[in-house]
Amino acid sequence: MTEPVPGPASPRPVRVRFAPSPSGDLHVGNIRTALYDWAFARRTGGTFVLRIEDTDQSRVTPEYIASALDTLRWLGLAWDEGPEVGGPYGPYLQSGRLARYSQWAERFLASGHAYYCYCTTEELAARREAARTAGGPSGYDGHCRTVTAEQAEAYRAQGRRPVIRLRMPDGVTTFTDLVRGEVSFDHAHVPDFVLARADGSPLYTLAVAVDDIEMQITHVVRGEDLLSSTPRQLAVYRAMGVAEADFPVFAHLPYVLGTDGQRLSKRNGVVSVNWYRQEGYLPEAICNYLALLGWSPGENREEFTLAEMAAEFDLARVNKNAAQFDVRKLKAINGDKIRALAPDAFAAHVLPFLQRSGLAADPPTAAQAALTQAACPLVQTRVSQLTEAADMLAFLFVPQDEFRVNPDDAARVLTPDAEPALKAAEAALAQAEPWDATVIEDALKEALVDGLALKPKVAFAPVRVAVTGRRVSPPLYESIHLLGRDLTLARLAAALATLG
RNA sequence: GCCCCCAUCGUCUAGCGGCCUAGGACACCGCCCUUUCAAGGCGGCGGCACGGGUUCGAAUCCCGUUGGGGGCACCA
Repeated sequence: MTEPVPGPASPRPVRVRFAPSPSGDLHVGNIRTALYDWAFARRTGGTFVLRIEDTDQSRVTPEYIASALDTLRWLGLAWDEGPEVGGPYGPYLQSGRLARYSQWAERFLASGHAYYCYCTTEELAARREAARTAGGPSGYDGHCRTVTAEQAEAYRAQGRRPVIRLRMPDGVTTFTDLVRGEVSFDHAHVPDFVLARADGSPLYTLAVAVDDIEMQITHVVRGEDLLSSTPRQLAVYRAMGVAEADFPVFAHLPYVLGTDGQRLSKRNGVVSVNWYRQEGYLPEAICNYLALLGWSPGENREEFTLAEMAAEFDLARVNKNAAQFDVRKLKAINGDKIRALAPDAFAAHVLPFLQRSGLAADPPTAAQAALTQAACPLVQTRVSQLTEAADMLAFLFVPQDEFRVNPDDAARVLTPDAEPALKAAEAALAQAEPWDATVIEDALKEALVDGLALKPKVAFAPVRVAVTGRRVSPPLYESIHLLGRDLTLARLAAALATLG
């Protein structure tokens, strides 16, 4: 066990938050951030806070929030404070904290840190366009910074509803990002941004800053997309009167990109972690793979558990450059994690997939449970997704009248040439005693390899296709053993019948 | 347009001035094992974006170029 490292710029106990805005399934980029937040909290002996940013209630629904919590729990990223578990700084849904944001906005107005802006969207767009063509910064131009009481009155008389903007002071914001090092932004490029909409509802820039301070967050570890909004947050902290020493430290994580090098999008189904869950990926594989997208423990080590990551994670080792998500490597790691599972655990993971395919009842019958236990070890080294295991074992679970041989494999292997082999197998298996894999092996080898003088490769192919329905299957003798004599003979007979 | 960030095999990465003839993993190819497919073992292919510096010495430090990404919202 490694000694915890204290937060570099903060002697306070570490408090890290993951603050998603779930407007859909959590995607792999969100999860990578959550994973790093979690690991950093664990490594430092700190507190992992989950906060839901749902100020935009039209996009963030209760269903999505519930789904996000479920996904995080499934992955093993338990939070110390947040929805459902509570904590001393709640509520942990921003929708429950609205009054705080408007209170702060009012105070900023009173102190002069903020002002009402009466510009319309059209006016803003026109001036922005003009500024851009003039070659300068195109953010808000400070038009309403100095409106007089009379002008304000006139605007209101026109029916204009003002937004509240923060008065960004002149100067430069410089901060030390734990991933990127020192970063500077000239305020000429940080416009007076909107804190609250015309209807009074808060914007992200206000809510996130208020919450991070009020929840005593010491480390903000989040996506790189928020890097350039950091000066705004710092400006809000200052307006709140927070001492610099009490500011959170920032760490901006590089992007997770799609295979095309483009940014991952929530609208893309394959980026949804729930999709990978349904496709038979293990949570430990997803976490391990995602961890590698921007971090590694060093020494060429690539496979580790969540517990190991919790003990070794270090923000200083996080890469600055974006990484592409490659499902092939995820799948390879998933295969490794599957093989690392104890046989019982593997069977328990496969069962739901058999049930989903209608191959086993829920709960399974005693026979199905026993068959699952016995059959899963046959495929554990042959699959890299749980869905593949269910597919590969289907022939053992499907009723005889629903059993179908794969047409392509049948065309290639179940030709008239196969008749002698199938007949010999039928005869041999009818008498094999006792019914176990070794006896079956001996019987088949004797009948086909010795008796018919066939090469094992050509001898067993038709038997395999007839019995399992495919040219690719679990080991043949064990498969036949588990299928049972009656069903095996029925399938051989059925295959013989199709030969014509 | 302006500002910010980034840059090692196809992809993820190790590397933090000499240990680099740049290492590992995934993918791909070949061989071995083998009743199929896997797994496993062995081997192969393949990279420091480019140009200047600094230095006895640069993948590592500096500058520029190019390329990629992000921001400049009454989104987060």
